Amino acid sequence: MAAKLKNELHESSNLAGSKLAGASNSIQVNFNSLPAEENPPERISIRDVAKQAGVSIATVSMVLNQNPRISRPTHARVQRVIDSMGYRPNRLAQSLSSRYTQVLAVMLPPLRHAFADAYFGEILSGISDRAGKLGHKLLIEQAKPQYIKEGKHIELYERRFVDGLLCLGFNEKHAFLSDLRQYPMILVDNRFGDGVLDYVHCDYRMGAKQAMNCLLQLGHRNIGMIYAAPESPTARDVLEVYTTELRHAGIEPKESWLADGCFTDEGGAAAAELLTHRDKDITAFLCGNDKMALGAIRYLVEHGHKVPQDISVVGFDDIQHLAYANPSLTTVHLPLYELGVAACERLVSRIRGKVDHVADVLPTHLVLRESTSIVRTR
Amino acid sequence: MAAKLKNELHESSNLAGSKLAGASNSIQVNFNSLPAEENPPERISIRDVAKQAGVSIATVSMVLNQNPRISRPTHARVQRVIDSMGYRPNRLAQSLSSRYTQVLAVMLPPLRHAFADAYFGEILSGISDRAGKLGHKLLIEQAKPQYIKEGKHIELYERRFVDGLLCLGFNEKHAFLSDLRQYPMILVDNRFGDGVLDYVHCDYRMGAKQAMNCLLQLGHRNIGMIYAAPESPTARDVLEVYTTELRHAGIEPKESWLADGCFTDEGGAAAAELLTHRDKDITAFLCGNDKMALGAIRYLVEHGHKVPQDISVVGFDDIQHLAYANPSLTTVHLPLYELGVAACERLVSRIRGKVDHVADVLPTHLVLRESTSIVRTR
DNA sequence: CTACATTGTTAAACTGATTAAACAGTTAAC
DNA sequence: GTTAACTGTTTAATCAGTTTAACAATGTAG
Repeated sequence: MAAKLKNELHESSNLAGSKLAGASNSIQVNFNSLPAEENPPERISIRDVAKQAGVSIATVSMVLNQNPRISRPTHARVQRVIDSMGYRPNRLAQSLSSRYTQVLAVMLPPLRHAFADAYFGEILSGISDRAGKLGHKLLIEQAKPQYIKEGKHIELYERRFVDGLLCLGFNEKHAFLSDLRQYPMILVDNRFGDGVLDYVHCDYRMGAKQAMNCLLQLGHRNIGMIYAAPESPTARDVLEVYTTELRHAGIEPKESWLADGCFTDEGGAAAAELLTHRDKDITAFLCGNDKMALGAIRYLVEHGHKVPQDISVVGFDDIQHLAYANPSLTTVHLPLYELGVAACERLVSRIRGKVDHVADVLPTHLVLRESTSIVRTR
Repeated sequence: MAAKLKNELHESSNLAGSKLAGASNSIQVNFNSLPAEENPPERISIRDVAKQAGVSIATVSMVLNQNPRISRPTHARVQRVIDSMGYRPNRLAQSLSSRYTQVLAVMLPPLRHAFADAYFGEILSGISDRAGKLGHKLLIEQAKPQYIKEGKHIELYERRFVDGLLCLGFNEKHAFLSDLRQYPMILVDNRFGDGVLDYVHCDYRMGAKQAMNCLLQLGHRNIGMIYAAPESPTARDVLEVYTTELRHAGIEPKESWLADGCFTDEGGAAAAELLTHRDKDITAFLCGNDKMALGAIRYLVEHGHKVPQDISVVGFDDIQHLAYANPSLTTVHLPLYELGVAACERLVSRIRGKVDHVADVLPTHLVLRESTSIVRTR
């Protein structure tokens, strides 16, 4: 109810203006108008094709589905009729009958800007591309509290909206996920309940290890960590590796080196402020994602710390346009597009019964750019 | 084929690591397991409900659809059976029979990062929210060249995937749009062929007028324009108002004040470079969107121009986090969320036959922030 | 020359709903 | 006291496909 539209009021006046503009310099467009196009487009069904081709509807159906029991000549003849009539099978009827919808759903978390997010967007790109190639359509849903309360996520399957579901941006705090255990579903870029749910995620441990190795080799010993969502297993992976690698280097991690940045730009800035005030000797930040890293850098630069001369910053995700940032961000590259591709691929395999459990981890690597350097000497 | 997955290789080793992590600190989760959940979930149909309630399936159907011809007591009795059995009507069957799918498609342009775009994301948010409230699902499609060539956009209707379509980010160069003329479709934030297609867009003329008035009142007379997509009617609206308002103020616009920024950050930077070199006297830029404005500012700041002291910059869109930019960006606020809401709303009205033509324009306004100031005196 | 596969096609059942028309059972009108 | 109108429910057709089992026609083996 947030949006109150008063457009009717403006319509007439603006329309006059727009008409003018359109008339003055609109580009020529080819309208291939048909003679009787305002009539109902007269849907043709499999029966029409069968009649026209002089075969039964079963035969047409089998031609459509490339059934090998149909002979070459019959197939060719029917196919020709199909093409000439421009027949396109009704997907609803196909799905009802075959029990497969060829539709997948993507579930996004109830964040305000979930649709405009670089992280989700990149995964979605991969999902969308692969779904298209596999002949599947994509439904997008957002798991708002009310939505879950009403059981809409279960209806997705029960009412046969989709064959399977990909969940992005959820973690073990999202209990509704376990409702979906019995259906084809893949948790993307996380795990759940020690592997009860199928998943595909990036190798956060590998990335964290490389990031820490890099910072330690550059001589950093007081390394802060801006984390987020400790209820997320993959986020915990990073925290654990951070701790382990510090100890491995003979450094005892301090509680005061940790701050929650909520995965947001502003959160990253706030965390950077907190950490720099808590410990003046911190010379590097490991950040749970790029947005927090960028926020941290913004805070640092605005408050007289030079990046990377005074403080090095490492991110996670490798979202777009990072190379254009100033300084450009050293970060752990997550293969998000490939993650989307893999998740989609695996989900379809699960739906088709080709696999019965999915648990894939995709390799990650550190991308060195300008936001890291050798530790400052005081 | 860009993604080559080598995850199988990594799976075993990483899995070992992740299992360890999961076991060590996983959060307790409540698995409300049913006794016989591995069996096929045993779908119940309208027939089962009818039998159980001792009525015909027609009666159940009419209860489902709130048909007033069903008496109070019968309705109550059947509804109770429906609830107790947990019956959920099969949407495929409903759609096949009723000829409405209750699904809308959103078509995005074939840009690499269309799914991670702040502009599209905001509109999508509005569409998604309203579609949910109206009981409609959302399909997302990307109009890649191959997709259009194969006529998939027409299949969307012909094969009954959807009832209607919302097209985001297209303009008059995209000829395939005219294929959809005969179906319920709304062009979002643009016009096409002088109004042949239904549309809802923001009032770019109003926004441009306010931006130009602001710059002129601040004393700017040499105002450059970083535009994009001149084949887009709404983009032309801005160009026209820019020209008109300059003339109105007694200034003859120069060709050398115009540069195409391609709607991108990098394009904006390149355009700023071009314009500053072509005319040293330029003191302000009007930019076709925020991304280009941000790119322009980045270029200016990196090359010794102070913003806004030397050069003022105005954007268009008012995307998120602009207030956090440095300097924060003065821009024309487009009601993108509301635009999505309105487009969705109108599309459903069109599908239901409540309106037969849609041509709405939503008001815009200038948001003054730090990237504009009174003209520099030399 | 029957018996038996094999091959290609089809009739008919099925998917799970909606809806127009028919049909009883009441009530109101003339 | 019939006729007409109204209620509430059901019968049966329909939406547009898939799929199983049956069938005819042909080829092959015994």
